[in-house]
Amino acid sequence: MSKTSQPERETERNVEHDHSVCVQTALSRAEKRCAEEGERFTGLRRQVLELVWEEHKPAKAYDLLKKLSDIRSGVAPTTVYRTLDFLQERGLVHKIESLNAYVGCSQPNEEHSGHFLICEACSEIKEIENSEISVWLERAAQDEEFKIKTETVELHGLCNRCRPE
Amino acid sequence: MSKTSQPERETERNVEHDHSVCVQTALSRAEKRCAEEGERFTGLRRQVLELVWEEHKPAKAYDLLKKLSDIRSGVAPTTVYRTLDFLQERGLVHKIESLNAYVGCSQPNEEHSGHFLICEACSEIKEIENSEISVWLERAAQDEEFKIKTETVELHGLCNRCRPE
DNA sequence: GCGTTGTTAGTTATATTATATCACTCGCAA
DNA sequence: TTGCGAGTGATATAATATAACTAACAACGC
Repeated sequence: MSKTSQPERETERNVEHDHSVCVQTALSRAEKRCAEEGERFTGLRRQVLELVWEEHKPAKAYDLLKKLSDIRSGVAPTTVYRTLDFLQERGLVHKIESLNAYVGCSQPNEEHSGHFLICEACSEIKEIENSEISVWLERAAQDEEFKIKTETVELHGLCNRCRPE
Repeated sequence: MSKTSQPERETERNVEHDHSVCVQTALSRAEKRCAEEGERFTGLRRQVLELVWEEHKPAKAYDLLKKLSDIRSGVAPTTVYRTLDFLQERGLVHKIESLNAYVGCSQPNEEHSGHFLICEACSEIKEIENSEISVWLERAAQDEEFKIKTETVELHGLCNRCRPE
């Protein structure tokens, strides 16, 4: 069908995007982060993180539960939520509050609340990187003498591939 | 106890704040907005809006359900959610996604997604007004060629009265 | 007024999301 | 080798939200 020999799946996000790299990066970052903090990156934790990273789309807890059930036994809601909490605390996944769902964290750097662009057409989620958003928000909060601890910023709309010309 | 004759309740938010004004303003704005759109501001809708406006704090749907049950019969979850949806669509209340709760909208002006400061100590929620946040967010989204439709901005932390010196 | 129509609200059932609690296991160190 | 704690399994239940259908009622033209 295709003129070239490039594998179909590479068109999932865009032609430049080899998703296995995303997954591998995420996994090795997780391994490193856990080691640093003296935590164990167990089979369960790896499996859940891999499932979250299947796509750049929000993963619902109960969908993860179903998929996880296919690859191991004794999986209950607790299993999933507990593991997601663990990953979240270490900044390896983020919860998208407006969707009750989770995405892998794509920021290579330090502590941060995520800021997200969420396409309502294709569901893809992109984490805004290196932006000055936090600085601006701090400034706005300052006007009210408010001390920010965590930021929930979720922008819903249309991504560059889904928006009409 | 108190040196002056000022009613205790005025200390709820701050001494300058007469909350009945907030409620009255919200109700008459609602009435006006519904009239403009040819919608009916029914008893149920008024009651729910009043309950949401009891405090500048998030109101949970099932708490509203309980309170509403005390003042009318035949109240089910559907009743509350349906009414909250109605009020939300008209910009009269906002949902706080990170808390699964609702607050009255305090912006006198036009169409807007709310931006919120949420105190994790006293639970009070303040809607940021007239800020340039949307402009900045637009700009950040532009970099990704993303077209924003709705914004969820919920900043958790400590308000001016709860933050330590 | 009187019936037609659409909106609002009531009713019942169920789906989805999340937490609590206790028990068991396994790695590891004393 | 046993005792401890982290990790996981198992069971139950709480909290949040929607679906689908029915009844009541207001608005409007006649």
